[in-house]
Amino acid sequence: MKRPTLEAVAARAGVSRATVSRVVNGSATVNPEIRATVQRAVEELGYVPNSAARSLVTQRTGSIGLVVSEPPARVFSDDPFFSQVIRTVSHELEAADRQAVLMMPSSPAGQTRVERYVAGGHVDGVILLSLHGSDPLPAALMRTGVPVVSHGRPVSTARPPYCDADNVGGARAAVEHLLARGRRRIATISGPLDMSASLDRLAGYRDTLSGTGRRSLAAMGDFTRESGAAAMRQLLEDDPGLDAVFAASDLMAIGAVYALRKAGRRVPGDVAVVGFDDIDAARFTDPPLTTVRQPIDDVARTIVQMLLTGFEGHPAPVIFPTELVVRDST
Amino acid sequence: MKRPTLEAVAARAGVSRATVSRVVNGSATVNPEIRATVQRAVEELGYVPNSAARSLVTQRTGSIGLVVSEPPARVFSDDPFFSQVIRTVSHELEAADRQAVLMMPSSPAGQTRVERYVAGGHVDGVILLSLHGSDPLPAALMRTGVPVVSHGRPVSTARPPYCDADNVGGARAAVEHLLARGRRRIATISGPLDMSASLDRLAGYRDTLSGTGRRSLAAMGDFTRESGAAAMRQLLEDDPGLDAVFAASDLMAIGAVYALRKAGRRVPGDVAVVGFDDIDAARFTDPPLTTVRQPIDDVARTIVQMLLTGFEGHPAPVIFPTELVVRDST
DNA sequence: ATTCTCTGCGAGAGCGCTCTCTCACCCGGT
DNA sequence: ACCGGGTGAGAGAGCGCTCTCGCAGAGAAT
Repeated sequence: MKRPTLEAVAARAGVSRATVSRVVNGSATVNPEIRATVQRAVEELGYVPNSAARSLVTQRTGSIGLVVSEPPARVFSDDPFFSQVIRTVSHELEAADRQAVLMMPSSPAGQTRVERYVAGGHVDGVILLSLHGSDPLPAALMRTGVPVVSHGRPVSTARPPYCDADNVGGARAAVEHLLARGRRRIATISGPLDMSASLDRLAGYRDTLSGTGRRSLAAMGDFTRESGAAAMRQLLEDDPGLDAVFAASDLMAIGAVYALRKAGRRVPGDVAVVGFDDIDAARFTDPPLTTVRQPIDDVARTIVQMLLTGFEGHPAPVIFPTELVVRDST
Repeated sequence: MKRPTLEAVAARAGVSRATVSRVVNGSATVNPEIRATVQRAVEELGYVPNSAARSLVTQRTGSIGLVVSEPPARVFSDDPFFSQVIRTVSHELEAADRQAVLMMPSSPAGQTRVERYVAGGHVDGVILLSLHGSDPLPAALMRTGVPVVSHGRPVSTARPPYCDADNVGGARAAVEHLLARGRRRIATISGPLDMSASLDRLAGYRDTLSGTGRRSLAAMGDFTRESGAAAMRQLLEDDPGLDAVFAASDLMAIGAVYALRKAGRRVPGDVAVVGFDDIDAARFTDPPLTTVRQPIDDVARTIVQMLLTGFEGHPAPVIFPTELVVRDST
């Protein structure tokens, strides 16, 4: 019942361990005949290298940590945006013959675990997702010496290399679109203010609006539908006369539409709504949602490549453009 | 820059490697004073055990594989149901001091990789998600000797232990609810017929309907919104007089509502719609969706526990009840 | 024929850890 | 004073692999 070892294969093929190792690892300097013999032995015994033994000596594991650092635990991680990032990263790693180790610490103790896990040499690199400003984890992980890249511009004191979408430009496009539609009183629902995506989208909104001399009106959510609805109610209370709202995520936009409907406002008749992300659900809402599409897959793929190509020093961030997708909510 | 080893800690504390190992692993038979000395040395050097070396000798890794076996790749894995399972499994594993290794093979080559990875001793156990009938992976994984459990009743030839929700009962409740509402012509949108969740929900629908002498009317989707919309169009064509539809997932129900709206039918006025899962989005649709709630977290937690407690032979499946949640779509 | 490369395989030393086995030592009982 | 039992620490043998060396043998150059 024990799994065969290199030794066993070597014995069967009548060669030394070293030669089997060479064959298994595709070394060039090995006689084709012997190679064939060894491969047959491997086949017959069903040999699979023991990864622990291998990484003990090579100091590499073939695994990449995917760290989702989300304090409130069940909030952001429910976002389809999120699953898509995880999916794409996972596929990209698969193509590179690496494994994704998913870590979603939900407590300080969990963070310590992650830190120890990474420091313990379990992964060759770390991808950080969903960074919050106060999060101590990025700095801790960078201190371990393991390569770290961030999905999205980091706001913490630690500044790992990163890739992101053009959040400022996307927000700008959204607001300009609303202005072009003749909307006068444009509010926004922002995400948590300790995340760069929120900050950048809010900045894009404010800049664009202030360029026209209009006042801004903001409420804060946490990227969930629930919070979008709550923020919308707040905004309606603050200014019942508003005629447009830019939500920093589609989920919050969906919540906003829900709240507007409950308040008896018509979308887009009374209030126009723009979201952000262009998740699948945006096409199926009533009305279908105008939104800012961000190239989720491009960013995710780039992150993986940055990590795998092994950067030197501090590579320049990569920023992908966003694109306004106009549907019926504006 | 090298990480300290057991040896280094031992030297610093003036003891042997064995003693440091005892302290690190919490053995009882060690002098409190020496223990303190060793712990101080560990602290000062920032020692973290090398996991490869450890698992080389213990034959255990502390990692659990989470295998999402989904041929069409981007379909099911977009379902919030899915992210929630992954999230809960991940948290439960974290609590048990294990890591989740996420594997989403998207090709036969990917499947082979997963197989080799598992056979290579990289994980102590495997959780299978989203099993399809023809999938050869479950059988292959079980052959490796690594413990395997399935989330959801398996339909493949391999029959690992599993935990699932009461899909038949849930479908039954949904249809009975529609009947009680006075609906006469009740259709269904099923999932892919090579998955047990689809089969069981379809069976529940058919049994309940045939008990009343009514004819069934089914169209098939693949659990996505898109497919739900397409199936709904099909159903309307097959029988324009239908007045209710039971969709085997909330996502498909959302697609169905979308298609009904486009076809000029009112929900629930003309057609009542029931979904399945009770994902967050179900509360925010227009109208909010009546649906069958399944205890996603309970199932996920149970799966992890089954795996960790180390079952002997073939434990009985665990089935959790479902619950109808009535909202405004019926 | 002799020396000199060069190629290809084997020997063997670890990688960092765990765990068994052994041994020193201390205590109480006789 | 002697001995048996128990307790706690050290020595050392691997776990399965990679990789550096060294060495044998073939071919080329002298």
